[in-house]
Amino acid sequence: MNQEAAAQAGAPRRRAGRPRSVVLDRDLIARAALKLVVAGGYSTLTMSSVAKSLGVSPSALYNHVESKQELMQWIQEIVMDGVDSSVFETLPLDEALAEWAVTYRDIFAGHAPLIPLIAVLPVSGSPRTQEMYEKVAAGFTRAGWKQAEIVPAIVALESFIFGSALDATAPLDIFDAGENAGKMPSFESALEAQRATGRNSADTAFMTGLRAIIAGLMDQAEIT
Amino acid sequence: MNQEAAAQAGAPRRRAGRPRSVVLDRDLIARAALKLVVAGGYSTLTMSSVAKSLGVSPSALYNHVESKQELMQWIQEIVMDGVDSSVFETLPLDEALAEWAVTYRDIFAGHAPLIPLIAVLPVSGSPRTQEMYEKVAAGFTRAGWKQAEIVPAIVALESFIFGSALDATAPLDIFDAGENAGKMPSFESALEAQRATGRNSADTAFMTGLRAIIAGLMDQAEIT
DNA sequence: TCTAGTAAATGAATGCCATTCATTTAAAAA
DNA sequence: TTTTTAAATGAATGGCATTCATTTACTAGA
Repeated sequence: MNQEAAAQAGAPRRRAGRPRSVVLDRDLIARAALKLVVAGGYSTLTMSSVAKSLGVSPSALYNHVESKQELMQWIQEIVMDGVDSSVFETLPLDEALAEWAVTYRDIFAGHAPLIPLIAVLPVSGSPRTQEMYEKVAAGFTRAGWKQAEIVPAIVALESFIFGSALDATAPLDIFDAGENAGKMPSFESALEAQRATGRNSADTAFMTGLRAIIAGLMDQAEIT
Repeated sequence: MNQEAAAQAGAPRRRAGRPRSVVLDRDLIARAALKLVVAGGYSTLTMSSVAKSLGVSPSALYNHVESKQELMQWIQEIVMDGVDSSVFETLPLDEALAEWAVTYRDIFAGHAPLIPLIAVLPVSGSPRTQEMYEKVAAGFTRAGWKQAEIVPAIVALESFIFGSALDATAPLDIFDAGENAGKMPSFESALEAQRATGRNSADTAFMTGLRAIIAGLMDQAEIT
């Protein structure tokens, strides 16, 4: 977690022109939006719904936020704040990566619509994300990794995490053959065997892949 | 590739009521939509634009397609048809996985908006996808993998592929520190070292991660 | 204390979108 | 020839993000 960066953009000078209800600011808007998302999912997040939840007209929001896309970035920052990157200071790299990845994926599984956004957005807009990268990179450096190999390793892990977060939102019966039952014998029998283990498919896949990618990266790394 | 499944849903009986211009059908609509996407990206894909490109009114489309979402699934099927899964019949599993993953990711990098859709959609709606899974699963089976470990391995790989496809669409300067230059020394120096190699960051990360996850999976597998 | 300036709110547009529906058309079946 | 019916039309509908002219009331300066 990370709270110290809360009062980021200078004190919000009181200058309202309609004191009824609230004086809006970035933080209020972002938190109201996140609340709506948590309560009803991203499909319920509209500029109108945010405005309503703040007792304000939709157009009022635009005095504080450029666009809905920017609002989504604000939400992303708050969500990203929930990812624990402190483990890199206490655990060996491979264990730290595993813990970090698990919380990262768990948190974004609840915020899948943010993922296509994050994957493409400049990190300069998100100080929390930057702090996270710094801690992760420091972990790699401390473990003696060659500088040029650090960023690719982080990006690869993040890609796996984002992909897995998307996958975590899939319905359980996503692989059911439907019409074509019997036409994919190998896959269907593999699926049946997996199901017989009683384990959640998405979680098992994530842990399997995570162990594999971490082990593989550690193996390939040229430690200086 | 795979063309044989083209005439999927029975012959399109001629029954038109407005022969001017075209008689619509699933294939025509899907291809027109894909053409628009290739030409101008997903932001240009609207029901109106598809209708216009077919010389037809928007409402006409709804005699053939349930929703825009369904149209996107049709596009996804065509795109998926470009993924080459035949390698599993000729190459050892690890090499086949690598080739398959590379084409899979390359193709979907150009269709990022489909990814959140696919990740969540029942495969029963997409025979091409089912065929792909069958071939991949058969590859694992042939290599002697324990049944229950096959699906998790496939899902993990696919998660990595989708995440990497999203990442491939990111701008090159996505990691630039901006305002906070100097506040993330470890990360910035790692980034600089990566850049000095002259290699594309997304591609390097993908190949690094891919080798790692494949090697890691092979290592963990209990071969019967 | 008065006045001017201004950030912030309002609500009425605007324009784009997917989607629906009553109606019409013309090909196929009888 | 008549009937049936899939497929097309174009005019709604409703939801959405976003813009804008206007108003409000706090703050700063005289």
